[in-house]
Amino acid sequence: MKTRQLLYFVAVAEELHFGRAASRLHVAQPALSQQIKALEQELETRLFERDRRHVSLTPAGRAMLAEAREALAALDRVRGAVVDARRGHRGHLRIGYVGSAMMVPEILSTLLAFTRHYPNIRLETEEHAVEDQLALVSDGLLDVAIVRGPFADDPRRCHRLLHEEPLLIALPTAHPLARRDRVDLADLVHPGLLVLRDPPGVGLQDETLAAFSRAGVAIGTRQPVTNLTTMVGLVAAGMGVGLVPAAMQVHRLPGVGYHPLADPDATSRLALVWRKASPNPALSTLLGVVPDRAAGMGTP
Amino acid sequence: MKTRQLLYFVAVAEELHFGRAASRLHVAQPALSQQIKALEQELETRLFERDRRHVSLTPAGRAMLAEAREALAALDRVRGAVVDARRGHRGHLRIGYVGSAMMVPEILSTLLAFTRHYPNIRLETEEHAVEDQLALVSDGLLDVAIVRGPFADDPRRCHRLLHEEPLLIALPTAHPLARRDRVDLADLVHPGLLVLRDPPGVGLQDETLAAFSRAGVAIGTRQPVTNLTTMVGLVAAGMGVGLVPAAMQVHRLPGVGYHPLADPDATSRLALVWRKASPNPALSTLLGVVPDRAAGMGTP
DNA sequence: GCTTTTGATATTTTTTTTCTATCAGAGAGT
DNA sequence: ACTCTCTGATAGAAAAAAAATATCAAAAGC
Repeated sequence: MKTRQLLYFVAVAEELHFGRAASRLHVAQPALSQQIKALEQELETRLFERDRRHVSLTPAGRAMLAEAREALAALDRVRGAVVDARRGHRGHLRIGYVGSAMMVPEILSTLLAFTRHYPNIRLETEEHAVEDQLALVSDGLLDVAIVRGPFADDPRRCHRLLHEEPLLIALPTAHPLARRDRVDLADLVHPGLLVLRDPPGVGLQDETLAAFSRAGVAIGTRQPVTNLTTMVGLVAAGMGVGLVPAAMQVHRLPGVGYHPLADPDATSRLALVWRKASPNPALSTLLGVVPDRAAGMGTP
Repeated sequence: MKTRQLLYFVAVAEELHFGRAASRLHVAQPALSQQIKALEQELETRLFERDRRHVSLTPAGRAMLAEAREALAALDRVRGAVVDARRGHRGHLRIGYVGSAMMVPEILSTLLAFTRHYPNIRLETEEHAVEDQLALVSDGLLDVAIVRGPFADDPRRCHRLLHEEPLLIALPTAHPLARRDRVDLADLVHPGLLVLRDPPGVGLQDETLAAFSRAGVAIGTRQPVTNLTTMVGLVAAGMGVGLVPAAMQVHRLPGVGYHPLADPDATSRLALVWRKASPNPALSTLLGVVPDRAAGMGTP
């Protein structure tokens, strides 16, 4: 059963006249007669009743008509799916992210708007450490990654600043500095800074250490932790202090307070990273939606 | 976009290997390569990524796959619709009936069973007088008719007895005979019999008059009415008496009582009538479901 | 009785599809 | 590094399918 035959069948069923249907289809009438005949032979069923003067549908033809129209519509949808995919309005995107990105309202509302606007793009999200995400992006195993803090440049990757927010110091409520309005990093003389397990020069760990070094404070670090919620948990347990992005304030834990810093440059930045050579058009669609907060970012 | 190309595309997408897909489709590999190429050209989109050793779907190809499968399923449904229609399991039936048929539980449950069993056969029902239905059946404007009482034979038509039920006499409650257990037609000496507007020799009107003539009673008739509910209404209004099939008892009207007759042969019969030369396979399906209560019927 | 209308058929031409044979590039094994 | 194998692409011939042209046959209208 060929597409063409279905098209011809529907035309004849609608015109109930071979000649008119043929001219509508821009073919000669015998071609139409033959295709209908072939279709009837293949289905072993007469589809039209020809009584020398009028053409009418047989019961089988009538039953077929609705399904034939549906099948042609399905073929149109195939075409539509490809066009959509090419325009990046359909397909799927694998998105990696650092856990704390899912606490930033701007990021969440951008994602929400994207899924609302492009319901045919399926999102696969997975949480990874910054360094792992960069590798996955370079290898094409992730379409895009949301990472925090600085990272090494790579000719295979592009990036874009998503969001910048102040760093706060997470202190146990019992800590002597917890009653101050603003905390100077220089006041934190005792060792005990909790950091993430990022390699040197990458991610929030780097931003944290940079802030302390700017303040001229030498502070000892604890065993690195894998994510910020753990870090805040350890602060509550009195095992140290931690610098965290402001968005972490949504994570309210008894025994922990978040305090602003005197240093206005102590910020954390979220960036979107993607592979330059990605063949996925849905990626361009995403990039078209994500606001470009600043060009100047990149290497520390 | 040809059916064949969709089939090929799905095969390659499933195997991710042109050679294997080709042998699965029982074609040579170059034919497959060319068809895929043609498809990609028509859609102006690369569907497979060939990297000399492995074949993989592009994002567009992945988006297309689901729709392609759906389209192929739709084509199968076209085929299925025709097969169903040929076997009489799909299509539509135009059914005519006399109003009182829709009060007979046996008829109703047969119809219900039929629509349950063959949900893809759409029923169009329309009420007509017996004589009109016979003409519509002969002309092919009705597939089948449910008529009451005797009717003229016609070489173009077949029929089958559906149901036989006693005739009851509908009397005003104030009528002197209304207190009797059984009424003898001979007791109804006063004129005032209400009859349907059937031509002589056809339908309930004939059965009614036959019963009276068998009882040797000459009874005058009133202006004929078009249906039985009207007739019972007129009985309630004291405008006469009427012989009605037992099924009419479901129609309970204040001021009217239904009373059995002494004559055991005073019955009314419902028959199914259809055109011998009908091309509609759904008709055979219906006939296969409707029980054949008796062969001997037909002309009075 | 002739003309017109309409779909079917015959035959040729054109287009499409498939096949066989062959190529070219990339890994694997030696 | 060399050869072998695996894989999909390509070329050209052969086969199949589709379409066009010309013509026919039946029936309705004048």
